[in-house]
Amino acid sequence: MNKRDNDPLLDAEQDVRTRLAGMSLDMEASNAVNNIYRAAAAVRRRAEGGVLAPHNLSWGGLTILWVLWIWGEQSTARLADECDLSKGTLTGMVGTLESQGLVVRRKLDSDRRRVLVDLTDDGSKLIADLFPRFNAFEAEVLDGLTVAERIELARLLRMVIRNTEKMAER
Amino acid sequence: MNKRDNDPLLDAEQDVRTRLAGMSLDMEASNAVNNIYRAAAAVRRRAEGGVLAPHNLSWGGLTILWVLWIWGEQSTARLADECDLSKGTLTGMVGTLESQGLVVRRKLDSDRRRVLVDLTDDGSKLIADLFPRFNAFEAEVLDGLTVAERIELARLLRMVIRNTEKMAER
DNA sequence: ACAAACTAGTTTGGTACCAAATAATCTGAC
DNA sequence: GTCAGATTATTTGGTACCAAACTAGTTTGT
Repeated sequence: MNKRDNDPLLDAEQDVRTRLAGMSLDMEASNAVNNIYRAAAAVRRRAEGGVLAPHNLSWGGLTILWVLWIWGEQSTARLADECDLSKGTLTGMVGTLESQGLVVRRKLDSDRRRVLVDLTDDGSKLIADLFPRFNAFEAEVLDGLTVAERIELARLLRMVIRNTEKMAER
Repeated sequence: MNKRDNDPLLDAEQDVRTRLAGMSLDMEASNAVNNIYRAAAAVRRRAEGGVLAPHNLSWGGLTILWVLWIWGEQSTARLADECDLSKGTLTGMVGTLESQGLVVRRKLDSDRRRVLVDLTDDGSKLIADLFPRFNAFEAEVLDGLTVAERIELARLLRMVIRNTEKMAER
């Protein structure tokens, strides 16, 4: 036996399965979660080293610009929530983007605790120009997957996200 | 029209689609990539705040212990490769694990540039005890997905990983 | 034999990221 | 009207992570 198929990733999964045989582990779960993490790290690295590099944008930075572009000016708290980042992280990253002249902070008079963040003209131009190119990168990342497979992938991952949120509620 | 279905994630995707209608973007790709990243971040946060927290282990730290457990003592370079981390990051994290008494470094006499990393007895005990619990967490993360869906998810993500590797080769 | 090229690991300098503590402001109960 | 508790953003202290520069050790070509 010991079939090899020229896919090192799959071979590695098989090696692990053999190594841990008889330990009553859920190998399908292990492989799936592993691949979620590896795929995310790989895609992020490739984006930051490629399409985002000329603009000195991190993945998180792009996400912030994108959310502001789609939904407009909003508070730090909501922005953090939309971008799936902690408030503290967001404060720092908005600072970075502000120093790059891509976003502005605005203090609210009606509630002086609150701060609204919005795109500057430069930020607006950048995201409008960059997002289509970023999207082309995303499409390249999914090269070889049919539309149905892309939709299925997104659906399965939504289930994963929902499960982790459920775990937090307890 | 304007059907809502009690899934905020899906609603958000729909909002974006409406917002960007007519821009000739690949929304299936965008949603899929977005969800890869969000799922990975969510799973990681939940693991580090849950099953890994009592042991002060990061996701990367667990990965290192796991690789050493499965494949045994190995060089820094190979370990970095297996764990999908840069050599520099690995140096730091092996340092952390070493200070926790979970791994040891060993200098090779036959080639004095090389350093092998291996589990200590404590490290070995920890990963043998922890991995089944970590695996239970992984299974919980995939709750509601059939075995076929888990396998499909892993397969689609392997394609994504392979695509990003292809992009690097150019 | 020995300099040039190469290799393995570490260090450096920087951002991103989190949780928890803090500062500033607002609200409601009295 | 005031003050105790809630709420918003920021600061703090720490790890993780990367790319690029660096250090020490090894191989190769002549």
